[in-house]
Amino acid sequence: MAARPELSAARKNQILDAAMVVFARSGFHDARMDDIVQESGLSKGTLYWYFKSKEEIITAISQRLFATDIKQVESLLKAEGTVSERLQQLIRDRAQGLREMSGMVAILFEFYAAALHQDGVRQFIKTYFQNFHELLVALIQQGIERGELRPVDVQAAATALDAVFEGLIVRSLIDPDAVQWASLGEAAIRLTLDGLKHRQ
Amino acid sequence: MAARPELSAARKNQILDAAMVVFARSGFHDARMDDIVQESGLSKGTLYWYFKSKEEIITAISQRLFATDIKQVESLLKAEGTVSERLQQLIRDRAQGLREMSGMVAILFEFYAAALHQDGVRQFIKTYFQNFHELLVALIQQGIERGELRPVDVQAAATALDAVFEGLIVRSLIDPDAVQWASLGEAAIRLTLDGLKHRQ
Amino acid sequence: MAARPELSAARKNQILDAAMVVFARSGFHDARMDDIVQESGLSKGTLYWYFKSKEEIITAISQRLFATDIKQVESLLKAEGTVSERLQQLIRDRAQGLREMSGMVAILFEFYAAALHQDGVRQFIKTYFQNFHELLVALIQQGIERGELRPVDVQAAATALDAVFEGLIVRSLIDPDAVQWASLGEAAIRLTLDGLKHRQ
Amino acid sequence: MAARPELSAARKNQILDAAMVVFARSGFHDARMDDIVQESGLSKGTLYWYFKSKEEIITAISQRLFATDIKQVESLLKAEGTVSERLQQLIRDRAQGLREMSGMVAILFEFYAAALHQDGVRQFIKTYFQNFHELLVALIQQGIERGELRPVDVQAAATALDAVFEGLIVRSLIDPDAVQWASLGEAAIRLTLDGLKHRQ
DNA sequence: CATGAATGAGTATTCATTCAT
DNA sequence: AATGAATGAATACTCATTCAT
Repeated sequence: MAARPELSAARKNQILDAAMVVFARSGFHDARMDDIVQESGLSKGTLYWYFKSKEEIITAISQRLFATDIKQVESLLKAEGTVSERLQQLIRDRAQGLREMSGMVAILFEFYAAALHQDGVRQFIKTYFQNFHELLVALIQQGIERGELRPVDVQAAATALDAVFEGLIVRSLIDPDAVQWASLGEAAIRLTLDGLKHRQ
Repeated sequence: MAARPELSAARKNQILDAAMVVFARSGFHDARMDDIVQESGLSKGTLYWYFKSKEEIITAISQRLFATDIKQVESLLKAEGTVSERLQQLIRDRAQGLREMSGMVAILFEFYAAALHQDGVRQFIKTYFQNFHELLVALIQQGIERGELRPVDVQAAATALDAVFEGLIVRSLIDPDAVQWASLGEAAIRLTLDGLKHRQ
Repeated sequence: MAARPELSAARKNQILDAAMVVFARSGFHDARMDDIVQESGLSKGTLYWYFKSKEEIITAISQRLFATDIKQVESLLKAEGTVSERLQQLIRDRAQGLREMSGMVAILFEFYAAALHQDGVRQFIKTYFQNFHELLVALIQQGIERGELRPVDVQAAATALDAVFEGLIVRSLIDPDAVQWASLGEAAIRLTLDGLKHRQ
Repeated sequence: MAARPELSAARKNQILDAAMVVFARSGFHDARMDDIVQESGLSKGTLYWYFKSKEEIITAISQRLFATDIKQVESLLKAEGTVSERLQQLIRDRAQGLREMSGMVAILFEFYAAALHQDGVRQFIKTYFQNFHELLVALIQQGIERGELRPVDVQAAATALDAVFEGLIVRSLIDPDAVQWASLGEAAIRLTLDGLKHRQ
């Protein structure tokens, strides 16, 4: 299709970058296409040349935002250290990712809400959740095999860890003071991990 | 103010009921006032007689939706049985509440997203979270005092339980198959509770 | 639906009148909805309250424009005079109707063109043609029965008269000088009628 | 101008062929330049290299479509057979031409409508009508001189024949079932011709 | 000659809100 | 209190045309 694929990809990213800034500032429906046009420095025609609707831009951003880094999965499974340590590292990495997304986190709910109406968006989020969940399953499985963790229901344990993390994001967005990631947040997760360890 | 206060309240509820149905179906943005008018069976003028804007309807719904039943708090604290049993009962009740809301759960994200823009909405949700959190704190505290639970960080433990529950809701909305409340969901919560118990 | 049907009908006519003026001036697609709004003296919202699209306005106008006056049919069949005289009178009336439509005639082709894409428009025009054709058939039939006309193929004769008239409109629109209705036009029609008369 | 004139002409025809297909399908207004680009298999730049606007394409098509074959005129005037026979042959040829245009006939109305706004288009159609009319005039004149036809008003007679044919096209486009060219159509024309013959 | 990315003025349509009755 | 007609600012999207390569 595109004569110059790199340029085409660059333009798309240029538009998505601008859109993310605008969406973070105004939310999905208060953001006007003209705002994205202005922020991107391109023309309206160009914007529509690359994306045929506002919805398509939202879907594309959700794809980029929830693209899972599969590499991370494999490396963590083979990394050194106890499973518990690596789980905590994973959580810390993810929290760091959230911090880097900065303003974007604010529109996380917009994506969640959009997912209920736009199948494309739902798929990307769903896949993201599933990948993260599978990583947790594998890690916990490893911990059990190594005798580091109790022989709990692996699926349930992964779901619990999963949920704690997601739930903390929800609460911190609604009530930022309630969750100090560095203290209360990590403590909550550690506590959940503790429950998986052997009692003695 | 109103000549017939009960009628007035009835009309308001009639409107809010209709609005919830429409919002759950279409989301806040795509829902038109005319949709609510039609769903309610009232006229547009009447709708605006009771609520002066769309935003006010959203706020009113969030108030109704997140109104905490304080009674439940006190009764649970004084109820019989182990703390663990009562916590599980609390979770079961809340899950039941969600089930009763059925299709309405879908608008949860809309409210979370709206909370970032509308202070009224945020306040109701925040208070809801805080009340629930405080109840958990009190219960866990009781468990520790009775020697039933380990002397963990009460705030962190409550936050963890809190978060698990909220996280499960998020996941179940995006990927309904991933969380079977009756099995995996409850297992995840039980596991988290287990972590709080004495090891022996 | 409408609380005040007369008012509703009045408003619709007000809009259609304005639309006809604008369409005659600019043609269908050069006419902007704003032009119709301005010409009508109403607001844009009101215009869309009564017609949900530009296309619907076009269809409504075509309905009004091609509404056949059935009364005329019956009266002509029972009127006095020779069939030939009455046919010529019919033609004269119709030509007069065209003159009264004045500017509207210019957009006749727009309707014909629209008919190929909008079924509503096509139906109204088709019905108009059919009604006119049936009247001609009845008149010619009468002429034959009275021995005034030759026993020709009635359908073919009506079609011929029909077509002459329609063809004259086409030519006069493209080349106004070519068809002087009062002279050449009527002469052409008289000639066609002559062909139906008895030779001797 | 062009390095290879034949190629240039070929490209132009390629574009005009594509444009006719698109115009017949969608009408002038709904047809987009991109549609013509796609149908032609060329690029947009190339299309604009040969025609500098959509209007110019429309005008060029009308020129091609309404170009009269002057040869036909002369040959028919010198051909053998009665005038009546030759007239009927002319009509049959023209009807055959229409059949060959098949789906293209639909754009006739678009051109008629366009003629009211674009002088270029009007001229081509007008000339076409005039040429055809003059041929009819000459033929009828010949018929009268040879004593084959009555000494009718030649202009009026030609106009009548002209109009019948044009009118039949109009009706057949709006209501294809109403005009079966092979039967009703030709009958109508024959009837008109009959009217020109001597009574005896 | 050919390409297709880039432009931006132009426009139909929507929908929250108001208000005369 | 109730009705539904009226309002108009706001906005996503289109598409003929241009131009750098």
